[in-house]
Amino acid sequence: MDITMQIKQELLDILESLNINNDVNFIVEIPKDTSNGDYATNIALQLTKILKRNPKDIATLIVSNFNKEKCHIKKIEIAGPGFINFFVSLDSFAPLIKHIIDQDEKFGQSDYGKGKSYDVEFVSANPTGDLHLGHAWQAALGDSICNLLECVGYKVTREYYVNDAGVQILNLSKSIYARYQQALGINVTFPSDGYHGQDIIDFANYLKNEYGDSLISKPLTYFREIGIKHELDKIVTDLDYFRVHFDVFSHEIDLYERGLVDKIIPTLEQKGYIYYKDNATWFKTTLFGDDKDRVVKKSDGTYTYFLPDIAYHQDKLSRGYDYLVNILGADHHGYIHRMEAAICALGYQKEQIQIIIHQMVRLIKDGEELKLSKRTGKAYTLKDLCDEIGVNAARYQFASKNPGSHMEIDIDLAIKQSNENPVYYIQYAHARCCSVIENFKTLNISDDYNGDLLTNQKEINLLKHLGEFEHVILDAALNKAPYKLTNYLYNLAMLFHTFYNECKIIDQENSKLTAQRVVLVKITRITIRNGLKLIGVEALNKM
RNA sequence: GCCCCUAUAGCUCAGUUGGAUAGAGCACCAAUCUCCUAAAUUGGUUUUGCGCAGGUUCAAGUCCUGUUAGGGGCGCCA
Repeated sequence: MDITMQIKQELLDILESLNINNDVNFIVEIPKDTSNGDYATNIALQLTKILKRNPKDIATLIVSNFNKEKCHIKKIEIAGPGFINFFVSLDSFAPLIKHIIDQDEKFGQSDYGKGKSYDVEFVSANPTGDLHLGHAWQAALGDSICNLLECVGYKVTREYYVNDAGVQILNLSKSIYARYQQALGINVTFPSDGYHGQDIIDFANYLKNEYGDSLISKPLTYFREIGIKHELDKIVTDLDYFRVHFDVFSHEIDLYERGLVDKIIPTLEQKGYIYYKDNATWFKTTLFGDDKDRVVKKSDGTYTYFLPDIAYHQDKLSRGYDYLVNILGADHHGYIHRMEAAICALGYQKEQIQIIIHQMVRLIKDGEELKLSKRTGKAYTLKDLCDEIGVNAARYQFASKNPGSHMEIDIDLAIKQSNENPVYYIQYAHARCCSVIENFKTLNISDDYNGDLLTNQKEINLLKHLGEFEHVILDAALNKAPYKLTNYLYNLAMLFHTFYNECKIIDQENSKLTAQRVVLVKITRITIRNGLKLIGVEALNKM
């Protein structure tokens, strides 16, 4: 059904029939310059090493064996150092058109993953304040990656890890208790490492209004519990607004309560990966590629944070997932080898965990950088960003960037340019499609799926690009790179706008052509809609 | 001192995993609605643009070595 794949398969068949080792890495691509064909392959160049022959001779041999009719190819040329260029015949797009119409909402999906399972952990912000822009990036990136993985046939669990056993939560509890006392008019000094945000004060006032002074003798653990719930509820609300939803919330405290944390050291010791030095307990992570061994139990008898993290990952793997993905900020990159070592030490494969690191977000407002401190209570939050530029633009912004690159957001520019944001460009293409389809309905012409009248170069360019959608989805999913999809969608929108301006789609004088062009609009609409859904952006019918 | 990431046009970024003359958008200048949505399109300029120096090969922005600059990380903190 897909021309690229058909050509590739035909080439592989030829290699087999010629008894040539088919373990060769070649590509079939759409050349930038259409004079180099609709499709092209470098197979002859790649074979020069294996066959030790002139690439042009190899190309000639392959072309003479190529079944043109089978692949809807009109003409084949050998060009440059040995590229083989294919020119398609006019009927070649009929199978693609039919395929997209039939698949409709399922267009883009595949069973590549064969039901293997992923657990993707992301955001996992401590419940001690609002989500900042780093979390926004993780949320948009993580959710889009999950959508993509599901789309190509994996089972995906979206997981949020709540660090609710550490010092920071203790500080939160103390802060709430102190604010509560202050709200009741009791003069207490605020803890020096407490959280100063207005939100805590508001929450304390709420407690006063709701419960009076009846909570004053409650233990600190009570304030911890209600504090976590309060903070987590806010985070969930913000994420909901951002269209990100989690299947599982795992609590660090649960790991302790289930005894999983205490089991780790004995388990590792049994395998011989533990030693004692300077009154502390060490884990030999260097055996698995880490640059130094790590302490898991401090000389004062308490655990380091690393230990519950090991327990957490073991718990995830024991739930039966084939692969784990963690999405973390660049300040956690030192964590990668450590965690891989832990996974290996527990008997799992290194390949089963992938840690995706995204770089820092620099926020510019009024010409100067805003620091992302949660403690000051003045940080720019995910919610602030959504309020200013909208959820669609925000989701697109984060999904469209390569996580390996640093991101700079100039808020003033983002607001000012919001009308020129790429996301509107894509949404506008979709809205135009809808509008044309609505107008077409009044004409009483039936659809024509043959596509043989779509001979304008703009139409062919659009069709070729539509044929790439499934590859792009798979590529984006396997590379965990949603930005590849946003780039594709942007190009798709551009090809559509160009086509729209050049070709009069609804032409009462020519109903045959109209019937085919409207189908082209329909399959474009399906593709944009399906693509935007994967990155959590609305496809609007009207703008 | 060691480790990770980044470096492509004035700015923001692509570059199909080593392929043909390295591309978009923004910005600047002009043109296009009595016609399906002008949040669009078509030209033009910025244009001696792959940080620098070597190497690998038919072919390097892409791979290797060295080097420079920016960001991040190197605790018995989380």
